[in-house]
Amino acid sequence: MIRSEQEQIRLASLQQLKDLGINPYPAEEFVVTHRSKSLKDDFKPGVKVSMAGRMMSRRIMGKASFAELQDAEGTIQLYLNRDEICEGEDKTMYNAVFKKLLDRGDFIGIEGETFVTKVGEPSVKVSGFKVLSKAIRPLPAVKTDEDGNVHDAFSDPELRYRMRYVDLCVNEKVKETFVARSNIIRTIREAFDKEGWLEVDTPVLQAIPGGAAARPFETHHNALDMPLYLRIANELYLKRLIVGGFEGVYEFSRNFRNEGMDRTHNPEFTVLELYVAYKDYNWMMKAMENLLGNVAASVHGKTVVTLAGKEIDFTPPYARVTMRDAILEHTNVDIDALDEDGLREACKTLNIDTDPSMGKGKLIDEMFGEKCEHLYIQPTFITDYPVDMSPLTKIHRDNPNYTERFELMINGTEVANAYSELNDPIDQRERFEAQVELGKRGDDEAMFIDQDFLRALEYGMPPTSGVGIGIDRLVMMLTDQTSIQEVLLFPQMRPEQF
RNA sequence: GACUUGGUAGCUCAGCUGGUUAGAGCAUCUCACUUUUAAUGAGAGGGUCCUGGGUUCGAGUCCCAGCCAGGUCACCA
Repeated sequence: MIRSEQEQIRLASLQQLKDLGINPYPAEEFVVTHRSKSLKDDFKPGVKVSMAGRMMSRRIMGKASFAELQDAEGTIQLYLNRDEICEGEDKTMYNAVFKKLLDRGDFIGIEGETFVTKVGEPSVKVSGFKVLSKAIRPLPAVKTDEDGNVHDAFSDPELRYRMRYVDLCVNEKVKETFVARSNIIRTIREAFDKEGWLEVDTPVLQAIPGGAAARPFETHHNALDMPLYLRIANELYLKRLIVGGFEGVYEFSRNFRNEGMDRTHNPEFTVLELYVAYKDYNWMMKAMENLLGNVAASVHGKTVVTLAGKEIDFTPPYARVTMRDAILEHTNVDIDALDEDGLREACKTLNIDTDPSMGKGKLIDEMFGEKCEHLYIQPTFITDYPVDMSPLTKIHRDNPNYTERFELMINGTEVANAYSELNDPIDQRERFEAQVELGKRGDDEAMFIDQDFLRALEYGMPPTSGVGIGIDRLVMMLTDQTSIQEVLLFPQMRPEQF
């Protein structure tokens, strides 16, 4: 293995530590009494502390030095004085170990006492330190000046995503994004638990990849000698649980789709699915706008969030626009007045590509997707989708051409998708059969028939409303990120050659 | 998958119409320095110029192929 100059120097330092009888990778617990941010938030001089973390910088001035110690909360300045660390004649710990053999990025544990420097920086005067882990590779040398400008930022996206551990060490904002992600998920979970809804786990490996229309990843179970699919959705399993008598179930579901990757798509992504018995999609709209208002407030302290320079207002209520009205408004086409051929013609006029496999619903979906979707920046419920786009949704109570479905659009992308769930087993069977017909026409994403799911419905499912929320996209909106890679700790990448 | 931009030191980048020994800042090493904070001053070392071919007296630079990434588009409920 070829080592860079800096790595070779660090390996030599590692050996010298061992020669001095210092274990660079000690096993025993190091007791931590304080952490950086909480210590600084309530800072009092003269407090004895024991802290641990990564040494992120050093300013050596002869017999005294300053260093930055980074822990999970942030950083704090250390002050080291040779004669305080080495009280006797032997100055090795300061002159050799601290000044020569430690490097930026090494983990150390320190003991000392808080004080304020003469320029007012809360600091810890170190009385002793211990090597906790020696780093062989140098961290990128990111520096921040007094105006907060970052110099020589570690910014290459390929390196940042491949080595997220380095990204997290040196780019403070990255850590904040993932803390926010965790807070968002926790806020939702707490809200749902408070309602008495049950968090469940359903199969990731499915024999029939149902509940959505997408290309699945396929794998093989050796013992059963059968194909299995990574789930594209968990919807049909959660509904089985409603059949079983739970009145509210939810799951943060990692879903997998074997499709393209871009700024808003990763092959694996997280959807929160929630099903509540005896509710309809109107109730769900209210529940969603309240939830998102609360999530934005709890994570951000306010309900107006800036995303890529645009203000997004999560304060409920959100606008409700039917799909027909949306298309009418933005294209002047009244989908109610047209049959399949008429819709195909309208698409042609609007310069939307069509093919013979597309049914009425797909054509309408194309019109909305091409001409309307990106225009909804503020949170908006698009309601009442065509029947043949929504095979799991109850027919609209007032109009048999539509379903009781909404999608929540924010910043031009879909964040949530919800229905009054179809619980009529006979209708559901017909809808699946219609999907099979679409499949025969060439739609390779048409749904399979899940006979067991139909059987479950035949045992009776109460009226239910369900929703799926794209957690990754929601996190993007609430953390002002425009790439899904920025909200996934380890976004999918082609393997690296070593 | 298509188009496009890029890949040069640990990091961020410069390197012109091809031309001596490939540069800078930070980082690293040596020396000095007991309250600094992008510490400072002096000196030094560090390169598979993404990979493989080709053109040429000569390639980081031009050509071809490939790999990886970003962006745009396509695909994608």
